[in-house]
Amino acid sequence: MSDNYSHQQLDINVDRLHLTDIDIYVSGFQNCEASYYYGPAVRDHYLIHYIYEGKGKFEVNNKVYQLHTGQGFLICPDIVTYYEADEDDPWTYAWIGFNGLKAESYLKQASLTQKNPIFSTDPKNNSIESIFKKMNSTKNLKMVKEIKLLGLLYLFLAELNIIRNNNKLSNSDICTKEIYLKKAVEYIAKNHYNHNLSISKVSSYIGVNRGYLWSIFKDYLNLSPQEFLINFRMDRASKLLKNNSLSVADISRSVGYQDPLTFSKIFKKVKGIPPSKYRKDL
DNA sequence: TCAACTACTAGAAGGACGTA
DNA sequence: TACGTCCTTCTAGTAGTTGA
Repeated sequence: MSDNYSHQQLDINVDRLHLTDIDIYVSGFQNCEASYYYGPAVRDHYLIHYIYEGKGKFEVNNKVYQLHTGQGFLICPDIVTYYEADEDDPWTYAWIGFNGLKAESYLKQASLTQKNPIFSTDPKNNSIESIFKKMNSTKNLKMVKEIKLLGLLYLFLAELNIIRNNNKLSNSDICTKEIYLKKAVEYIAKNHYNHNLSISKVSSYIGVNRGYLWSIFKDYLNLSPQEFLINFRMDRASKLLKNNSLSVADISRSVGYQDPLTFSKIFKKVKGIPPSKYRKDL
C-alpha cells in the first residue's frame, strides 16, 4: 500500500487524518525584508497568508500571482509553492496553518482551493484584517491560545464565505458523490472503526451499492474503502501505542480487531514493523 | 453520458497451532 | 504475551451492464 496518494479533488491525505474538525498547526506574523522568499517547498497542512501591507509574488502550479495589501493566498498540503517579497515594497503578512477532517470542506465553501488560492478583501470594511490582527494578539497567550485561534479561524472562513457570496450555496450545489464520501468517512471515523465494521455495512448505512462506493473512494481519494479503513485504524493504533498501560491486545480491540494476531499482521504490513517494536522505537 | 448496480474472482481476514 | 505459518472462509475489487 503506497504512502503517497494523489487525489483528484478532495486532497485528503490519510496519513494526516484527524479525529477533530480542525487542528491548528501554526500561526505567526512577519515583516519581511526586501526579496525575502520561501520555497520552492511543500507543507503537510493548509496554510493561509494575509498581506497587511506591501507587495510580493506567490507561485503555484506554474502560475505566478502578483499580490498586494489586503490580499491573501492559500497553500495546500503536498503542493509545491514559492513566495517572495517585493524588492522595493516588501510585504508584511500574517499566517495560520491548520488541518483536520473538515478543513478541505470549509475552505471549499469559502471558494478557497488549490486551483483558486487567492482572496481579496474590501478596504472599506476589512473584517478579515481585524481577524488576523486578533490572531496575532494571541501570541502571548498559553492555555487558551489554540482555542482562541480556532474560533478566529472559523470566523475568518465565515467572513470569506460572505465576501464571496458563497453563503448562498445550497446543498444541491454540492456533488452527490462528495456527500456519499463525507458520510462514509464520518461513519468510519465516528466510533464505527472500532467495531466489527465491513465496507458493506458502510455502503448500507449510506444507501448506495458497495461497488459504487468503491468507485467514489477511488475517484476522490485514490484509495479503496478498505484501504481507507485500515489506514484509519492503524493511524489510531499508532497513537494508542504511545500509552504503555495498554497491551497490544487492548489496542487491537480498540481499533476494531477482535484477533490481536490479525491486528499485528496488518500493522506490520502498513507500518513495516510489528506493534511491539513500533512501541519500543517511540 | 453517467450514475448506479451485478456478478465473478482474487485476496484479505481470521482461526488453529507452534515457537520464542 | 507477541509473532509466524498455513489454511479456509468470505468480503472486497472491479469489469461489464443497465437504465434514466
